Amino acid sequence: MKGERKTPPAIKGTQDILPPYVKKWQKAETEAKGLFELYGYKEIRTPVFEPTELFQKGTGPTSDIVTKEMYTFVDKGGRSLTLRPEYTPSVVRAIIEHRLYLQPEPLRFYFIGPMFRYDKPQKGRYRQFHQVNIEVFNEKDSAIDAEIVEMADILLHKLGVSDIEVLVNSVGCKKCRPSYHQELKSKAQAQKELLCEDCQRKIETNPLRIFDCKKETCREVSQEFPKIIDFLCSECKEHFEKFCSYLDSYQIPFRVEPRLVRGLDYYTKTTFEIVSSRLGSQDAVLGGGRYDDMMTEFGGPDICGIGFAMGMERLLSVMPYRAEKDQFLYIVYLGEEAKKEGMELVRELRREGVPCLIEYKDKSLKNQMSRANKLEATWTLIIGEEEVKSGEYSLKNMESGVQEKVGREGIREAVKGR
RNA sequence: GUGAGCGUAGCUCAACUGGCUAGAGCACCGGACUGUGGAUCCGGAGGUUGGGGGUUCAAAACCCCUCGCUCACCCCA
Repeated sequence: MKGERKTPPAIKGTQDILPPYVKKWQKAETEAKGLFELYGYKEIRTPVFEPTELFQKGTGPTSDIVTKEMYTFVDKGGRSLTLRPEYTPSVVRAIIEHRLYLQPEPLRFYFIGPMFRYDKPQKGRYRQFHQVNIEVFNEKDSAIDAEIVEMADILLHKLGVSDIEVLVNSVGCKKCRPSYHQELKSKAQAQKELLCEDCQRKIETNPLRIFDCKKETCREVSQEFPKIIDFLCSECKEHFEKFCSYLDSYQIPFRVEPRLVRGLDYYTKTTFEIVSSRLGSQDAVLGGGRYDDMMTEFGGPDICGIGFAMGMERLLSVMPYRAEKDQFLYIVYLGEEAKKEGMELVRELRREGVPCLIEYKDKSLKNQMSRANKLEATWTLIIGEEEVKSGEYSLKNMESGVQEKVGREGIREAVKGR
């Protein structure tokens, strides 16, 4: 690799998205945007970097993201800034900053953009990755929880993603979680010897995460542990039951997964994931939940929130896609006079919205035709001396090989008739 | 951050147990064919074998270091 010595390569965990593949991104983005707009969501765009403090507070000072995965740097003014590792705190900040909560509720936003986490890359996990996010603020009713899951489900089906499963859970709230934690801790403590080293540590730091362990023995032991579902306060319990019943009425298959403990500490009540068996170890295409307390923790009004994030790279890796060929006209010519006529014509056609290209190398006609073929032109328009004189061009359909003489009007008809 | 596997031409891969000038297919460029693409034939270009060091008469191969990729752990989209 001669170039690699001179040119610094793309940095670890980032990637170039090259032209043929960009089409697939565009398809997914367009479908997502279209669907979100249909559900009343408005696009919002926030800066890629924010004060470090925003994520420390919003994402949680003890979370892995904040403690070891942030791209944090000091700018020339001495401020500590961080490339956003997730997007929810930014929206919450924007809502408070612009008093968006004074607008008619509920507020629905969507957003598409890059996120940054200093993680070790592997399948479905990159240092710069892209998320499609949606958030709804100021809607307590669990019907919105169901609507969001339904929208996500529809989106994935529209994009042809199969082999997916909807997982849901409730992680309770400030009122009911502490007592559950207590109970879980003491039960785990009692069986401590049976758990792996990691899980023994988790008993103190974050007992919920024991459910996540992939070791067979830990899974067996944790089966017997109390489930948060059984400890929900009446409000959370009702919320969750209604949520499930709404999903039923939407006829969306789902599985209650008590082990579903999302890694971000701010979640309350509903959490959910949509996983695909066709992904690797990182199998969540999309994940989210409710965060009823974040706004007040930022000093804003008491407004609840709920949303999900979908990983674009993960989505695209399980999304089927067949690129369609671009249709365009390729103009070839013989001689300077014909070239000028071609240049004029190509300009005219482009102004009318006809995609076309003109060859600039004055080589043999054969050579130019060969180029048109390699570029996969739909039609080739030949301008030679004869054509200049008569004003009738030779239009060749490159697939069928059929060639006909056409005037300027004839070009438009042929090209638009497709 | 921890662990494992892998780095040979743009791509897919060869090169025995350490032994000739590191090869082939596809792709690319040109010619056969200067007013007609795709097929065929002929030719050309393209490599410090990821990088550095070591062992050896001799290294793509063996050893050490390093970088990168891949997968898994942790965690997450």
